[in-house]
Amino acid sequence: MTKTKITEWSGCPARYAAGIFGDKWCFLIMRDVLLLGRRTYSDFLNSPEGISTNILANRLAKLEDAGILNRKIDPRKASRVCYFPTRKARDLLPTLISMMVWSTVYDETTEAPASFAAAYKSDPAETLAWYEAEIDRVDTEIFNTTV
Amino acid sequence: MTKTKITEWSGCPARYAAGIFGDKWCFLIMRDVLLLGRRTYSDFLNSPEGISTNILANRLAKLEDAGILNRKIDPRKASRVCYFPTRKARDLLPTLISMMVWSTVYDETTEAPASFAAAYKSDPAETLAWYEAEIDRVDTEIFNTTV
DNA sequence: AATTACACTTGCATATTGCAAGGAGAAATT
DNA sequence: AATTTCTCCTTGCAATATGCAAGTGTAATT
Repeated sequence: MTKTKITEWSGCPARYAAGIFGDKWCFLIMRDVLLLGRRTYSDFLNSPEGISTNILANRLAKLEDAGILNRKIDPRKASRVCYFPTRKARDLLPTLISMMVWSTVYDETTEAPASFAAAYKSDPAETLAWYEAEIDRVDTEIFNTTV
Repeated sequence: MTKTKITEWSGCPARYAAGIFGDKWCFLIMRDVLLLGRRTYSDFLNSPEGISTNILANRLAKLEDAGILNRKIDPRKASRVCYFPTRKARDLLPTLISMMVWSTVYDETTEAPASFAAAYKSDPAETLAWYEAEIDRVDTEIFNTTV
């Protein structure tokens, strides 16, 4: 009986997701973009977790290749770059939020208010819509600024 | 202005979750336990992704320390060990499932049927209950076997 | 023209991983 | 009783990935 070893990270849906979530830094960049409104290289770099510059550049390229982030010149300042979440990225919101609900239950040192999990449970769609609107707000705010 | 660097992986709910999900191997072990009914060391070892023995031992210990897996002697064979999911682990099911739904949408080589995502969207609670029941079934099957 | 801001890249020491081999304890086989 | 097998790791070592500090190139600012 030969044991086949998998090298392609697609096929199995959990394995495919592990390609993004199974990396600490990709994971935190997704949090920054989807939940915290961060968009630029320096935004990510200044996150309190302290990602180093080579890893950040590497992960941003990886996420762009995966069709999750969209790299664009910042209209507010042409020497700066913004990374915008695609639809594929936005569709990760339910996953991220459900993960956060879990964390608020099991991390006794959580900084998130208990109301967060409660609000999500009572009306998941509304919570989701709120985050989507926030993403829109941040993105249009950047593009409505005249140079 | 001093930049504080975070070393503790709790506090922020996304960061806390990254402690489990932000590792490819922990992630896949959770899939094995929660969705594929795998419970023993050799089950995990024989997963097609091909985890090596040192990493497997390391991650099992990590997940046990985190209160996610429960290590017990296999009643079917006393020389063997089973790793059972705790309630904390089971509560990750919604997250895992929502991740799989995302993957079935965006991985064009997915092996999962399209009906999976549809079924989940039409009745999430039922899908969830089905997986919970499966976990119960596997666990009681192990414990109802007389040596 | 010189300085600053920004997004990287490079080099190197350190940490983590992957792979193959080994080992210890219990059970099954001879 | 001795040997083999099964199971769960541990160890050693090479390969890879990461963290950190410094440097590079381009665009804005002064």
